[in-house]
Amino acid sequence: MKQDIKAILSAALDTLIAEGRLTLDERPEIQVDRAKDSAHGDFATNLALLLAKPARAKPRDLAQQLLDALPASPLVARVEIAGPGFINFFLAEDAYRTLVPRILDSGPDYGLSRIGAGQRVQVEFVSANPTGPLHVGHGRGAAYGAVVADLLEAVGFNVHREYYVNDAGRQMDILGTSVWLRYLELCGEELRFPSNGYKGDYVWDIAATLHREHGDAYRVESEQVFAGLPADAPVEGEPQDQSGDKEAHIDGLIAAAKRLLGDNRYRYVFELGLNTILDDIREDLAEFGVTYQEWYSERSLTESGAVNRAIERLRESGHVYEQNGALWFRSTAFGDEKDRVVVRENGQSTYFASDIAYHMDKLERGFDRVIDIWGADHHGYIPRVKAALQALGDDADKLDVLLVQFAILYRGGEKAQMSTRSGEFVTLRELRQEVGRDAARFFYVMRRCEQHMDFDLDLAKSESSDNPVYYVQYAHARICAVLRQAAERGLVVEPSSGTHNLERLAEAHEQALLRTLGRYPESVELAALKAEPHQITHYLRELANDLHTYYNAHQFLVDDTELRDARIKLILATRQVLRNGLSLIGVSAPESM
RNA sequence: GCGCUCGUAGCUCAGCUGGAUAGAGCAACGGCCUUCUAAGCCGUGGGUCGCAGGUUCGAGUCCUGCCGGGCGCGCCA
Repeated sequence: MKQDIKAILSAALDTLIAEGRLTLDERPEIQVDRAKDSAHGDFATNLALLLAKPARAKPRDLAQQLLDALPASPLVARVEIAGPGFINFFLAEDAYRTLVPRILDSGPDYGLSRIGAGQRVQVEFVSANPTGPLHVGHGRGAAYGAVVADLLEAVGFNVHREYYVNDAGRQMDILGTSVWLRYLELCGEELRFPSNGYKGDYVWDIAATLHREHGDAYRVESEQVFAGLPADAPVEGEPQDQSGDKEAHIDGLIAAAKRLLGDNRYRYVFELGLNTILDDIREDLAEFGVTYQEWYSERSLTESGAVNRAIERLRESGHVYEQNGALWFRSTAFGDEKDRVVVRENGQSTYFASDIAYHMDKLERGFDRVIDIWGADHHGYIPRVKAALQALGDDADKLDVLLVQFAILYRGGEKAQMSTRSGEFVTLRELRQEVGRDAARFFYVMRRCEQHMDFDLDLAKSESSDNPVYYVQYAHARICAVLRQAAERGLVVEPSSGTHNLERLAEAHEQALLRTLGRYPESVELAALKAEPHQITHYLRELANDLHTYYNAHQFLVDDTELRDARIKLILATRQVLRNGLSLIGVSAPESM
């Protein structure tokens, strides 16, 4: 509908220019807004105000000229000039009635558009290190990323969802070593678990699998493992027995594990830890309704030579230099705060080198746009990745990094960030078990992503109108209940075709509902283009509110068959839009509650 | 210290890329079930948009400087 208004305004502008009544260096972008106040009609444009300066004319005079040149449209009932020079459009009642058959015919497709024009967009999100289960911070990134991807798809982009698996690097070595040490304990070895190791219960579980399936085949005496290692740092809450460097200590342990197990056995333990956790993450996300087209291995970048190729390209273009035995990328040349190491003194490439190769690879795969969704704590990383793309001669503007702030859980008005048992973050799985998938998905995307979020667990669980999830779902269930009632009473539930009987929808509540239904495609478009899923949750709340208000004010199953038919059609259309919107954010639309 | 980010009703947040009189929901108070689910609806009160300047027809929105919160400043990932 907004597009229709823009079109006739554009035609009016053409007429004025063609007739020489208006000369412009530059054609302004026509902006049409929903009027906030219904006294201002349905849509409003500030076009005359925008033209006033370049045309050196009074806004209200320009508005009148535009109005005179405006072609007739069946959608528009009335146009008027208001305030300093706004042009207000009042839509014909018919304009809204035609929505109902349009929605019913389109079904799940109502609200979709083609503005993405099939452009290929890659969305990378979550990408948590597979060193442990996902926590509630990852959950927000998962919900947000999944909805952004679905929104982009809804408006016609060709979306590729990807999880970057950090299956290489020191953190993974620490995990593998942690698993092995727990295994040794299960074998009966006595040892002091490193302060920097992974202490979660899941590490014990993986170690138990290793022990169950392979007995003592990976056993080494703990004296051998710890012989000659640098001292560890003291462990919090335990006897202060050591006062060394925890990093040096764990690196020594990793080296010992590799040496004592040999390549094949070390690799086996490493892979067992990686695969167990990755499978768990996959399952966790799938149960959360989050799926990917691709799980992209960091290790594969090294194995395919992409990392070396990226470094070579930087070397050829003169953007790297050697210093203190390491290879540095001159990212300061592209606005970064300081230069960054890509190859360490010990010859190993850094995580950043992999990331350069990964982003190079993304653009080589031909995506028109690349969207990274990161935790906000990584924001300092953006300039160097953009710098790398520029240095490679790629278009850094193709990359958008969206940052997601952490969510702070509250229970009984108190922060509930720490799980009392393990001393670790609350996991996504625990959250899903506590509040359910629907509430978790809805709450996560209810707020703008860059906004810190207070996640009220009690509210998410409450079965009341305070809870926005139930509020919206209840609107859907209510419509289903009405239709069930109608069927039980033997009334015709099958709606008539087209706009038949819809002229009977004359109540203010019905008009309001129709207007909200017509706004859905705009909400989807706005949410998609701005990557703001919360636009959808807000829209759904308003739509549910219109329905509940209508429900309380009027009886749907009236004796007047024509009016009843019209009302059934209207609530069927409402149910469809509720379904479409809930589906977009990954929340179910229950038939009864 | 430097960089990024956020600051809107008592609380949690919107505010449609600069538009008309800044909006919801909670919480508070008062109403509505003999009627399709009261997990609902209606009404009332509540604001120096952190502060101070600037840009212009117009600023919660853009720019600058302060104040306050969060995050980041590794040859970790």
